[in-house]
Amino acid sequence: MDQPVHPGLTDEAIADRLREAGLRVTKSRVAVYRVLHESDGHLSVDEIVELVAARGERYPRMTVYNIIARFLGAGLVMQADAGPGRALYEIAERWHHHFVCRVCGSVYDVPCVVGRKPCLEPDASDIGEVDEAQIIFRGVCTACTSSPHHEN
Amino acid sequence: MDQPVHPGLTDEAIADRLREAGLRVTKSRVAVYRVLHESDGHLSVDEIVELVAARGERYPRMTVYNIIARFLGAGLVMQADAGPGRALYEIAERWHHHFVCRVCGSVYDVPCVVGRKPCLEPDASDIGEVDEAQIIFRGVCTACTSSPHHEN
DNA sequence: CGTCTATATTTGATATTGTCAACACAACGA
DNA sequence: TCGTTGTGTTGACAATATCAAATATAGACG
Repeated sequence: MDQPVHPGLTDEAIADRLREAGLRVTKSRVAVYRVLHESDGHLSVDEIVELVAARGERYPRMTVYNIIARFLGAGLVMQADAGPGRALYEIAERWHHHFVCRVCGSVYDVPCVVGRKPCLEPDASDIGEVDEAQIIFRGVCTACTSSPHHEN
Repeated sequence: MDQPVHPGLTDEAIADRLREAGLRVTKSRVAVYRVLHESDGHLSVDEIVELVAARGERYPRMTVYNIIARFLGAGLVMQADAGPGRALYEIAERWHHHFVCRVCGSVYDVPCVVGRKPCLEPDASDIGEVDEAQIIFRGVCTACTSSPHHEN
């Protein structure tokens, strides 16, 4: 598992991306960006804390919440809704949607045919200005269909 | 405000609906169904507890969670995701989606052109069997656009 | 290179949301 | 009416998110 899903970025490359987004460069921000980039998305705040800690840097949850809020504001990460009680975050690259398994809770990416926000326009445009449309598909994933008693 | 959004149902009418769904009829279930029916949806569990209490019946949150879980299983109510940290429930009538205002957090209904689940099929059907597709539209509602400093 | 200031991080407390287990109670059918 | 089985209740608990105040640091400027 030395080589995660995405190729690693040097600290400098991450720092450049932060600066491009108009953000100050700090060690904690670089660390959070790295784990978000290397894992293939769908990280909760606590998972970020743990992954960063596994690399030898420990930061309080509050710090990660602050960082995520900044990243969200700068458009660096997107917030994926996977149901109540948990917010998942991932690097904002291609716009896509999510499939959530009712049995094991796993989250899968579902490509968006449009690929950019807001990908869908609601019927009622008099409600307000829509800038994003996120779809949650629910059902049972193939893994859980084949082994009914499997849990996560 | 004596007459809420939907016309009131008698206890008997609600009891019949519960029995049709194969559920036992209890006072708490009737009370929960009533507030869900009379308010026009988008109720959190705590809001249900408060609305029921305002009518003179106090039930613990746990009871409402149990009831909601039963209602969900029986298909009486649908769970609407409006972002992390809060699950909203409403009587399952017409399938529809939701618009969430980024500023004030208000939730608006958005009609679904199809009107029934699952209304959308994902590109990747090899992930699993999709039984529902729920769309969250995000943006700024007209109320918040006109008065920027308004907070809910 | 060193100082300054706005910005970030840390800390601890607290709110919100949802879950677990064990016991008491009530609805429905016999 | 009685008994079985599903419900409601209770209290503790876990997970998630937020607030305020004190401290530390990044980046800019001299």
